[in-house]
Amino acid sequence: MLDNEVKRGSTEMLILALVEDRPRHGYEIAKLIEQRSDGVLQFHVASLYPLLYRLEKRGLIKGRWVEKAGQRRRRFYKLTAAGQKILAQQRQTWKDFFFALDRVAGINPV
Amino acid sequence: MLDNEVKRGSTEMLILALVEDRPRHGYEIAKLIEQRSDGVLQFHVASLYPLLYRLEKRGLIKGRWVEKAGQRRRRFYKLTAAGQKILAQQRQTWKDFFFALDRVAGINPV
DNA sequence: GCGTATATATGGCGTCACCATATATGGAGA
DNA sequence: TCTCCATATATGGTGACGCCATATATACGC
Repeated sequence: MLDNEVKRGSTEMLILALVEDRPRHGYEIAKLIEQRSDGVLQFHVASLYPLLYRLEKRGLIKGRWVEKAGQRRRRFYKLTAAGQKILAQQRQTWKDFFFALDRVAGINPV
Repeated sequence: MLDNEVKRGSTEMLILALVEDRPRHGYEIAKLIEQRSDGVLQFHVASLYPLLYRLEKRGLIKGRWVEKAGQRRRRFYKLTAAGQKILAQQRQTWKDFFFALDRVAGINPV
């Protein structure tokens, strides 16, 4: 796995991106990040849930408890309009960041 | 400028990359990062100097005081063999990170 | 009965980039 | 001459976030 500091600050965008298409609950988000990144990205639930609360508090996602028989209650989050805006910004920010990093440090010497 | 958290952890690689070709002093490194990234990346001396000390303590760079008449003393750092190794690793790490981030969050939708 | 996967929750810790502030010198301009 | 700015290094305190540890609770397979 990556060094802690490297991925710091990326989790927010990851979550927003994963709830873009449809509502998802915390545990599912964590698993998806790990799967889709082939294990390169993964992070602990102890970081995940507090971040979900922060994102909801900021109005970027909206949570809803769903209870089903024979299942533990789960909280599904969906992206808000404000969240969609921020997500677009974050994608651009990370793009800019990567290009800048490449210009200075040459991370992509093809 | 970028959000704080986004660039966290990238400074180490930036510094190592900038002292790869020739020894440079702290102030020069800070200016170069800002210039070469077109202002996208910049960071404060209050982060720079402590990081330089940490890198030297870890044996990745080696500093040397240079005093010239009519100039404030400057400490020039050069990359060590160990530093070169770590730099190569970091470049790979960041590359992997970007690709993973793109797979999960789609930062590079061409 | 026991372990594992699922699912959410939270107190405390460590790291690092920031702010503010400090010291010190040279050159440009009023 | 006096002030301001660029140069150049140094450090105490703060804040954000990802981690570890721990807690609770249910379903399923062995």
